[in-house]
Amino acid sequence: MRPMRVATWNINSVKARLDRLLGWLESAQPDVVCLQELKCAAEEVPVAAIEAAGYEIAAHGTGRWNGVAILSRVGIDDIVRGLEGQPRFAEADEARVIAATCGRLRLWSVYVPNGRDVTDAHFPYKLAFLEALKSTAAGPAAGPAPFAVLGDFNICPSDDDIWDVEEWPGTTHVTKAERAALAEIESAGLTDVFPRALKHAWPFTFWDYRNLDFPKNRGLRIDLALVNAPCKNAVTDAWVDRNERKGKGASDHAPVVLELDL
DNA sequence: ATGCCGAAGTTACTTCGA
Repeated sequence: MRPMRVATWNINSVKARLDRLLGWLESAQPDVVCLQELKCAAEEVPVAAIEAAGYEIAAHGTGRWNGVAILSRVGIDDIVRGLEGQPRFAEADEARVIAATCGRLRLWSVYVPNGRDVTDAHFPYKLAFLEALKSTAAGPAAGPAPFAVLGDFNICPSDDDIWDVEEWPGTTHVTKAERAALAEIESAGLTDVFPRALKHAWPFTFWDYRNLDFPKNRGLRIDLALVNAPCKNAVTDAWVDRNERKGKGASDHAPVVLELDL
């Protein structure tokens, strides 16, 4: 058994955020990082700079939106892009899932569709994506090997996971349908690892750039780490690195970090 | 202080995000 530090971070453009990413890799020393919202094609990812920092990278990106990646300094094998039966939106295959085996851990980096509005076609697309996620995850979730699904789920699991649920009447991220879809995924054998907050009462992971939301701590907990039983048994600590949300050029999401004894 | 939105494609504005 040896410690392994695994993180998930919606970076909101890997190109615009490259300096922050490299600085965070140096200061936080993660072994594996799941990234979401690369906002560029896979061939435009700044691979050389990331490799120079000591990480291998597997990326899945198609253009200006979406895009996911896994960075690892403990090996990266058996890379798979997309879900079995992943739904399409506007006849496009979106880059929202990439899987790899890093050390003893099988993990996925996932960017769940936003949903936009409950009356928008993007909302049933979000629910269909979550169903495909459950179907594809069920096998490894029930298996004997450590397995984790990490990423931006765009769902607040409970009313406590938003600063004030009354502020979002009838909107996405807090509906019964989304929470039921998340509960279905968890029923396949996955547990939502609840991280420590480094400040304030609750470990929010996202704060909008607008309206002083970060200083006022008007946040959401939507970046999650779902782990199967063998992985859960290895978790020794978890936290949200809210310090990375501070300052000029920050992403609007903070990294979620897990310590595992694998 | 953590501070009033930001990225990207395109070129004055649009789409997207939560």
